[in-house]
Amino acid sequence: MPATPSDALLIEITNAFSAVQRQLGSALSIHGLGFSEYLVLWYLHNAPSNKLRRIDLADKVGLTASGITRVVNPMEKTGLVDKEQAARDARVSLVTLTTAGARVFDEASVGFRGTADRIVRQYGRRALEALVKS
Amino acid sequence: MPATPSDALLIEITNAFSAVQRQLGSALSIHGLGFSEYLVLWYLHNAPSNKLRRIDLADKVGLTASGITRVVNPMEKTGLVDKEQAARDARVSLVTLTTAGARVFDEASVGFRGTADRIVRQYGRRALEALVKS
DNA sequence: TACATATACTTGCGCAATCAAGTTTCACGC
DNA sequence: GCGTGAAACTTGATTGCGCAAGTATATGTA
Repeated sequence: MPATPSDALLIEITNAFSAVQRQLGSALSIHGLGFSEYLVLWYLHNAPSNKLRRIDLADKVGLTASGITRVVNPMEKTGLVDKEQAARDARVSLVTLTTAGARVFDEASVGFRGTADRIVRQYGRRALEALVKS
Repeated sequence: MPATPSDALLIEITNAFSAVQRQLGSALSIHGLGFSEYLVLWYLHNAPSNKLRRIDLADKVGLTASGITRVVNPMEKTGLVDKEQAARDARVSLVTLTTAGARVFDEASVGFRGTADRIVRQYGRRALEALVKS
């Protein structure tokens, strides 16, 4: 039996993954968060001092520097994060998690984790972990 | 050692997948195709009579009906696909693959398959196939 | 010290896709 | 045949980014 061609395989996986993104996204939309916004909160939550340079945030979240600017600025206006300037380098502006941001993250992460658990059960933890191992 | 929490696991996979999408996308951009446009050609290529209703196309490609309209209309203007109206239902408009569209697809699919092969090798065919099996 | 190059970020423009609302056509109960 | 609800689209407004180009600061080199 011939193996599934790579292109068909990847297209199927692409589909599955779009569904995953939609599910995670709609778990967040209840709290008024986009996926990238949630990721920003997530990485800040897991960062030392809840503080990251915009560029590092961009890298982690998978956006460009420009993209991070556009995601973070509105979050700053709604008080989820704060801007802070770096001590020794006037180019960088740090993004910090506010207490309001931490609260929203906590609330949203309940639903997010629930959805994530469901998805992991659906595809099988081992199968998913095998992907990141490489 | 505790298993990776589901949320962290899915976030890692999300990242990996964004990279995959970028690679596939850039393999296509050489031929002036977006990812969704390629998918449209792909599904038409694999459809009986190379013909699909816009709604079914939307479903397969993973877009809304509106999204398909916006993807397909330009493709029609550049001659990759054609519009054709259904025999018994005046609501539906079929999308068909033109010979020009088939040629562009053939050209683009060389690069696409090459990139897909690389990605499948990188993550391991078995690991990827395990995902779609469920 | 001065200049070149690189880094961190922002901004204008544009594209891809969504949602909500509208139009046509169809199917079904009466 | 005649409404009523659903299906198959299209369109206007909006969102979420990217790219290219610009600004400001830092670093390394002569």
